[in-house]
Amino acid sequence: MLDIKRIRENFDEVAEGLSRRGAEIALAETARDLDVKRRAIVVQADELKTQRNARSKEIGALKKAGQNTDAVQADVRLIGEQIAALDEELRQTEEALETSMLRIPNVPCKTIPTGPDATANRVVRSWGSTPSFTFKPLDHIALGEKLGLFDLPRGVKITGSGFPLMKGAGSKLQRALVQYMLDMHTEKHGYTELLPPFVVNSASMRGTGQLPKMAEDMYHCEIDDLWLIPTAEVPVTNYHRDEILESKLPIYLTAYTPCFRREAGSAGKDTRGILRVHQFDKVEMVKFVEPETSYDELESLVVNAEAVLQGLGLHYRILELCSGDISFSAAKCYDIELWAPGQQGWLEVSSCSNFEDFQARRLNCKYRDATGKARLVHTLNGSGVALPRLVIAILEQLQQEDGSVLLPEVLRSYMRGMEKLMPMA
RNA sequence: GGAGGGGUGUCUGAGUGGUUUAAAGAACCGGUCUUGAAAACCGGCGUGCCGCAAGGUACCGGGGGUUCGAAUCCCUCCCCCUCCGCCA
Repeated sequence: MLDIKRIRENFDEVAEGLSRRGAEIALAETARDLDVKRRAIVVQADELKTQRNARSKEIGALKKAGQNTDAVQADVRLIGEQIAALDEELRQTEEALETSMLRIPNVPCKTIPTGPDATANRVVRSWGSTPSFTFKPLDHIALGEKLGLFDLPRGVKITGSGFPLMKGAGSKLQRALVQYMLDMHTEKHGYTELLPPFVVNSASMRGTGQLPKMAEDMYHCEIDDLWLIPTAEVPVTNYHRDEILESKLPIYLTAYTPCFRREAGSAGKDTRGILRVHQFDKVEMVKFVEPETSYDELESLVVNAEAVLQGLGLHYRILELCSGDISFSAAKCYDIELWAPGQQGWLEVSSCSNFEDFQARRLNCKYRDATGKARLVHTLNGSGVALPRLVIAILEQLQQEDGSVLLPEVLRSYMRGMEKLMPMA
């Protein structure tokens, strides 16, 4: 959520930012008008409340003195009725204001490229090189079948399409990757590991912005009004919801969780294999930082995610997303994409974003600055990284002519010494 | 799931309808004193909203109600504790 004061005082700047995104300026205009109305009502209601408080005290004093209070009581009753009417009007105005504020996306950072969609994203850097093969590389589905890493038809039988079932060395590889990433972030990058609930309440979903907009894309348990998390960002960021942080910033948290996404619109393209699924595993990184440092923190967040891929020796590139392609809450975002030789394309495995105070405002998460004043923190998060596509890239980039897949050095201890994934006999 | 007891500021804790603008203590911050520290004393010490400010207003787990007036009474939900039931 944006700061209403920013809309009130710097409307043109907000409007320009929204138009760079392709968002409607009308939303901000509505908010601006409702804010004017709201403040007028507050002034009026507060004045009446001052009167009521004063006159109510008179009644107390009169009663103590044993005097009749009928006249004053009638007055106060009248004031009370006026207040009730104003409060109701205020409630409606605030509700309308809240509704429009929740629909306004974040203002993009000034420095990011302007453009309508992914075509305007900028490649910032790449690492490694495109592997060349003396044979025709297979895609991950063929490799997974030959190596016996997953059994997708049985996942369909047990649950439905998009619920992959990993098996044997495939499930072990997932487990190894989770361990490898968590160990790296906790031991080398200074993150504290959490193992949070995978199911959260509606307040948490609102805190990070999934509700109200994304309700249709999430799994909901109606009887308890609880939601399956679409990303660890939700429980981990809500860790500090409704708090004034007394500990020193920055705070770095990381967590492994499964992620559940209904993604109603995904039928058709990319539905084969484990590229786009309803349940997948991910290691997430979340930062709570001082506003002045958040853009530096974004750079180091990306570097933390890159270290995972560099350790595995995988070819990747970093994109700086343009104004039209960043997510609703983000002010700036880098995507990390892995090269997938089997499909001759780039796969997004991480999205690292600075939300500035956009998330912290709904989250009600503050810290104390040097003067002791409570200020909103800046929040960031990034995948570090998402697993199915990482597995795809490992299989496709590291496949050998004999049909095996050479495991990166760093994974071997986690795989109990295994060096290669071998085809089934 | 059932029965009972609770939820007040950073913490402890008073407050069961009317100067409560929430007592008191502790912690914390600043000051005095001191060579320095401790102690003592003085002052400060929640969050939001409106306002240039002075100030006003709201908040005692959340929501609703009764009343001229609610931390206080009623309803409801959430959470914590104790006991019982169930259980990986």
